[in-house]
Amino acid sequence: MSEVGRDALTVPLVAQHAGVTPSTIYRRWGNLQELLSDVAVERLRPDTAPEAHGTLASDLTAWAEQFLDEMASPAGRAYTRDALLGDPDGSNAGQCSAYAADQINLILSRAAERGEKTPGIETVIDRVVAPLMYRILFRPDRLDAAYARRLVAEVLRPAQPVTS
Amino acid sequence: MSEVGRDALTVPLVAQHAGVTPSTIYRRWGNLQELLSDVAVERLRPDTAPEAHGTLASDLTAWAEQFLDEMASPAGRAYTRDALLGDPDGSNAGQCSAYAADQINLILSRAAERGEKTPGIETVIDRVVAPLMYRILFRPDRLDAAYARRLVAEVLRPAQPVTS
DNA sequence: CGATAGACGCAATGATTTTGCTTTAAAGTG
DNA sequence: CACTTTAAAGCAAAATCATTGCGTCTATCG
Repeated sequence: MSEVGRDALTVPLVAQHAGVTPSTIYRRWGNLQELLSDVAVERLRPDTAPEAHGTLASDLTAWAEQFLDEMASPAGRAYTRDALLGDPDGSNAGQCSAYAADQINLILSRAAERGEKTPGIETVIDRVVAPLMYRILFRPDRLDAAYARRLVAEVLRPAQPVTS
Repeated sequence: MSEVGRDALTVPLVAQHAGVTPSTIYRRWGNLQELLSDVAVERLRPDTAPEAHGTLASDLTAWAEQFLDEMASPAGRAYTRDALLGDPDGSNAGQCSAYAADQINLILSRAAERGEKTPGIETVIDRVVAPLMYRILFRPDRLDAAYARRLVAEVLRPAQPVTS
């Protein structure tokens, strides 16, 4: 990919670099999309535990900001699309979601150990992860760290009544 | 697509059915993915205005249930993925989001005309559409109408404080 | 009316995808 | 340890697909 670019990548090229016949790759993955889907999941796996800042609010905010940063980048968006793409049974997409859930679970249980009240993991996914991912995929405009911070603040705070 | 199936569809096949040369299609769309992306956006366009039931809660609930139903179906999921796929500049994905936003806007302005208090469109997207789409794409399990109803109920109600 | 730009068909070219057959390597079995 | 079984890979041919240059047609504009 670093040589010919993401778009010009073909199965024969990958095979050549792997010192392998194209048919080997076709038999194992079926097509380039499924191969790239597996690669994408690998690249999207977090390589470090979420930073610990001492409070649930700061931990979750820092995580959300970094998550948005990585996923909204051109590389992150490309990996996410690749992961969704060649994924007939949805297992790769599920894995991506599990990565985020694991990180959040860790943050939540740290907070629980300190005695802080925490929302449920599903709530954090619905209120923080889902809006971030939805906007990254469908509305790439006007996404910034402030938005991530606001989502976290709102999930941790009793929300205000419906307005206007 | 109805003859050979979604996966076996190729540009030459489409060209043959269109009574056209493959090169015509390649020139206009570049590849099959971009063609399917345009088809998907077309299929995802709502063909009717959201039903009116008399209250914001019932309108939004009915809309969310139908939205989930359509988007979570195998066909809906396939179209959504296709729309995201062959979409270099994100305009097709943006269009899909705009469809939902338009429908919701209509529901909200109907409610506003009746004097009901309504949340903002962005809030509804964050709290209803985004969770639904996130789970459809990344976690296809345990999705049902009750979940959609709950999301709508929560966005319309002052939420309870963080628990546990 | 004539000119120009855009789009398509045709056909050739090159690349990719797919498949049958064979070989190799590894794992299990008596 | 020898033998069978299974899975995976190489090889090579065939089929299919993607890409491009060139000529033709149509419509739009001056």
